[in-house]
Amino acid sequence: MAEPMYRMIAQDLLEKIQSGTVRPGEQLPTELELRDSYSASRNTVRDAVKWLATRGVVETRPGQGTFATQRIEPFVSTLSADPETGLSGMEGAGWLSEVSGRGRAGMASAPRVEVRVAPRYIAERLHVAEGTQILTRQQERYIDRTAWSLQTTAYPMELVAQGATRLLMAEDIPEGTVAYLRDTLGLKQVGHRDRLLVRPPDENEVRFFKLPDDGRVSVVVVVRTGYRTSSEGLVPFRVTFTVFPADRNQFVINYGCVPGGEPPGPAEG
Amino acid sequence: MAEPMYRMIAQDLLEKIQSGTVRPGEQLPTELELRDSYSASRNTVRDAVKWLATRGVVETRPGQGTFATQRIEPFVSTLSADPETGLSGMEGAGWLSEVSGRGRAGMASAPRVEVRVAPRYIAERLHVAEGTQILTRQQERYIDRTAWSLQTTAYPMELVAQGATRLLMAEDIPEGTVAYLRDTLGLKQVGHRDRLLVRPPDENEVRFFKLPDDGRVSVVVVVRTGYRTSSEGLVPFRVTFTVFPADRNQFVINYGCVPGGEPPGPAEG
DNA sequence: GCAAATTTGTTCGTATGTATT
DNA sequence: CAATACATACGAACAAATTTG
Repeated sequence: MAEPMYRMIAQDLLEKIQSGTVRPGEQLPTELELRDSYSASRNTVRDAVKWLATRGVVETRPGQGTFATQRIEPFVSTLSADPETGLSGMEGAGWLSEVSGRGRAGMASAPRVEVRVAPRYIAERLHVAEGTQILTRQQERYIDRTAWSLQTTAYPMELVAQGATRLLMAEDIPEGTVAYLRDTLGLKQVGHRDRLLVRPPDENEVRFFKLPDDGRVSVVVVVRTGYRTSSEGLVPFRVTFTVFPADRNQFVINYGCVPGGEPPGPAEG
Repeated sequence: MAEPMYRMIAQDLLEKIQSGTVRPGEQLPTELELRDSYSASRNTVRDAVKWLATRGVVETRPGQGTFATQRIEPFVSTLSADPETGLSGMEGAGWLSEVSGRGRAGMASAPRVEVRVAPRYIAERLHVAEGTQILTRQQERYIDRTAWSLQTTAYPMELVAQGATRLLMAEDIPEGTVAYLRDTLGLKQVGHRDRLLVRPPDENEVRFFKLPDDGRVSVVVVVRTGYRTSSEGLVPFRVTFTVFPADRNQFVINYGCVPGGEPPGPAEG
């Protein structure tokens, strides 16, 4: 008896789920039934169920029961620019076309526009003083009616003063803000940098994405900084934070010549 | 009493940790001490500690006690190629130079070379029949003596027959295999695709990276597929799976002209 | 090297609260 | 309102891992 009883019960239930004896979404026996069938105390079967819940194998609903979790069909976003349109899967129209191109229904909220002073983590990336006025545009995106990503882009208010007034409008800029700023101000983005990191979700993200309230499901944050040339060399002029729940998102980056079409399915190794 | 007692205890301990009253790595009071100071039963303080442990705030060590967790200093890997060397932060010498360039000590094991039949997920990506002979090279990488990533690259055995015999040697190819295959076989990689996904670690990964045995810390898998041209168009000729623990790794991708030097610090938004 | 003390881990039993049907 | 199912809380005992003397 190297393994404690609650682990053996958990293992047995896990096998029933992985083998398909209990299908995704299906209800497991109640705690009292499990107590009888495994001849253990209710607390012990609860330990087993909690072990599985922590690992995302089952979820418990008070008053209802314990259920095998459903896997969400992941969506693959292309971070590199489409060679045809020059848009990546993160910008307005590029995102929508990528979603519908995969036969899924995309929906983006109207941007929530705010003017505020730059917090430290934005000021650092825009190379402005902490407390400088900035403009943020926040958009919620849904795929197949499920919350999928949360995007916030920050610009220096300077750009609005220079004439990029559409940034202030709470409406989409379908051609993408990079193209808009180029056409309006002659501001050319000569390059950009993406930074990816994985962290536990904060409270807002748990609520918006309906994530389990333990930190089990992480979010991927893509920080995209756009650069232009100036007398001081390359300087940032916009930064975008996009938050993706890690359980329903994958990313693709293409370099040079690669075949088009569907990227391959999920990876094991 | 909206909040259950174990949550209030957990909240109180969390604040002590976040405010620095209990420093990272420091030991918390024992369960019996907590039971007395909160006037609760030992099982209830255990529920509180477990709630914190699930979220990675504390870790418990049998026979020792409960400790506030230490954050690992993340390492940032550049996925895009260095404009100077043409190497990315994932290939042999490119990786080492990126690590030492940040003032950290990198160490890579000698590759473990294996010849085997292609499992499905590799066969799919190399566009060969399941069961075809392939060559895999697996390397373990350490930073500051901590296990940092696990990389496996698969090639069709065909390449060895054509003369790329150094692939069979259990030793590094410092110039990178892409350059080696080009110089030896004239095989030119015209592009590649990276696919990133986040998933819970498997048993091997938990052991190698010393991750907590619940699925709390995920791993990031970077699947890199290299393409060459042939009479049938673009075809894959190598695929690399690199596994990174998400708690100690970040990624950067540069497009076009971007400033060099240190990328900015960790993100909040 | 061993024994004792300390600390967390497992398991039982029981009672009551809260959410859902 | 009643029945059902999970959630919280208490108490108790023994097991297993680690450190200390």
